[in-house]
Amino acid sequence: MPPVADLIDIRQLRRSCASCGLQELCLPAGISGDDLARLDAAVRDKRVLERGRALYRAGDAFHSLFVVRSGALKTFVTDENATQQVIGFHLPGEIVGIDALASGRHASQAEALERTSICELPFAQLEHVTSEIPALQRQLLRVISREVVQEHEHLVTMGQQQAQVRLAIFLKSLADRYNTLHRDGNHLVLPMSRHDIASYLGLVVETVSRWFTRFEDAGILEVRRKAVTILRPDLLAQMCRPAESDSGSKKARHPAAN
Amino acid sequence: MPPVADLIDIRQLRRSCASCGLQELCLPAGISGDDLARLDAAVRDKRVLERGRALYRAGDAFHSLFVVRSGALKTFVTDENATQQVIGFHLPGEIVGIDALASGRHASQAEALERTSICELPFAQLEHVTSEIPALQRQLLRVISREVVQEHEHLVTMGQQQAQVRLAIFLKSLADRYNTLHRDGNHLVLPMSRHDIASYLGLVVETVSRWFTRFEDAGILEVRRKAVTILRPDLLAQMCRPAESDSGSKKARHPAAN
DNA sequence: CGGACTCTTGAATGTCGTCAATCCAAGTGG
DNA sequence: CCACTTGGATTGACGACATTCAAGAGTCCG
Repeated sequence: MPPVADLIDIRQLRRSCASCGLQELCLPAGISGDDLARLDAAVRDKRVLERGRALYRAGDAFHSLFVVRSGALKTFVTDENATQQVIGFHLPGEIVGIDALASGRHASQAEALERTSICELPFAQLEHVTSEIPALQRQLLRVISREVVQEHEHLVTMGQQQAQVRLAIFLKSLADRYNTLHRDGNHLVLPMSRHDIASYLGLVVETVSRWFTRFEDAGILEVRRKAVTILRPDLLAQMCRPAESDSGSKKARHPAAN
Repeated sequence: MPPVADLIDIRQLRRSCASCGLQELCLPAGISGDDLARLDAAVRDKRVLERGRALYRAGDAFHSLFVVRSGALKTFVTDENATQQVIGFHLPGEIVGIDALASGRHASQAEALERTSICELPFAQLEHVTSEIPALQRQLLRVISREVVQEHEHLVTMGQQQAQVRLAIFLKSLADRYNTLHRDGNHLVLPMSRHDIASYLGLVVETVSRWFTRFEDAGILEVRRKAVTILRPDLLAQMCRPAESDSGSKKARHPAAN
């Protein structure tokens, strides 16, 4: 993405929710007039994170929820060997930090994958505003619910043991998310490294790399490092289901009981 | 678990949140007096589900959130081949149905693994009460956050490719949850089938079965079908970290960048 | 006592992880 | 401007471990 356009975007969007292009997808959806102004007052000054900078780290005290305004984040946990496990990638309009609400401390780390602009929602003020505006309370829960749904889908993906299916689902879901953001879902510029993708999918880099190549050989993708073009969305969608070993579609991996 | 004790439990707990043994772990935590009574009024008559009965199915319209009072649930999604993929197991005090908030329809199915008692929270009424009681609003978000944290942990487990580690983490986390419920975490009676465990962990039944046996051979567990006793919690905890192939603990699977 | 079911066990196959070498793009310094 | 470095990405050969397939043991329910 051209950095110039990005900068313009940030400038245009800086002022308020009312003038934000994400309005329909974000917390303000369905909120208007006075209520919107009150929500706006609860949103603290927007921040910009350079690539690689952390928004919060595991163990940090919880003060705020955050919404991605532009750019992209990854969230991950780090084990004792400094091995990181990516939990999620977060695009504009998505909320992060919910996992800290239970304990009052962040359990994971959130980090910018590229230059990323963030809206901070100090929780105390957010609570205050939501208690006054029932529609906002509902909308907050909806946005949280969206995250839960996405994590369920991720979980289902990880349940898939075939690597090509995991990668296909990953690409497809990324494309879908690009589409809802009114971007071209067939021309992806992946902000994350192959390592991040591998970690997110429970695979190793080499496997991810190999399947990118095979998808390219099959004419499904064109891959040039971070730039991935989906040439055959239909075939990609087909790869999202597990390959059946034998013809009779009878034996499944976890057949439903009763 | 002796069914008699269970029945007594249900009877004792039936009336209200105020008299419920889960008070500290559930929505009412930190709520008292009048406010508690108002919450109580929003909780619809408790239901009991027999083993195998669905609380809701994928596609059902969303009306309520549900809290497990006693027993256990599994939630799962079913693909076109009727293959089910277990997303989570839910013990007393845990909330289900959040994923339906975003779209207004349930994306998954929730089913009783044993005789299970449920509190239904009709969403319209819950919203009303939470908007009047800020502490309850916060508590609702906390309980939801707990679920998100659990799903993150599940995700990290699935990121682990060694089957024995996945199973060990599963057992350990179940034991921990039993402990917070003031049950004996070292004497588990698994309400779910081996199939369910396998699906939850992204493995096949045979693999799960084999590792149960090997854990038993190693003196870590005593396994008699559903009854699992943890003989050596220390060794089990040790199994929760990936086995290092070579001595130098340097090379990890997804080494942290920078 | 038999039938259906879940669970367990065994042997063979194949996929993905491991290890190692190479390639490529971008950045640095002479 | 070019040699050199650095880090990520790719490719190949090999081996381990989980899945697959198949059969048997144990349990539940009629």
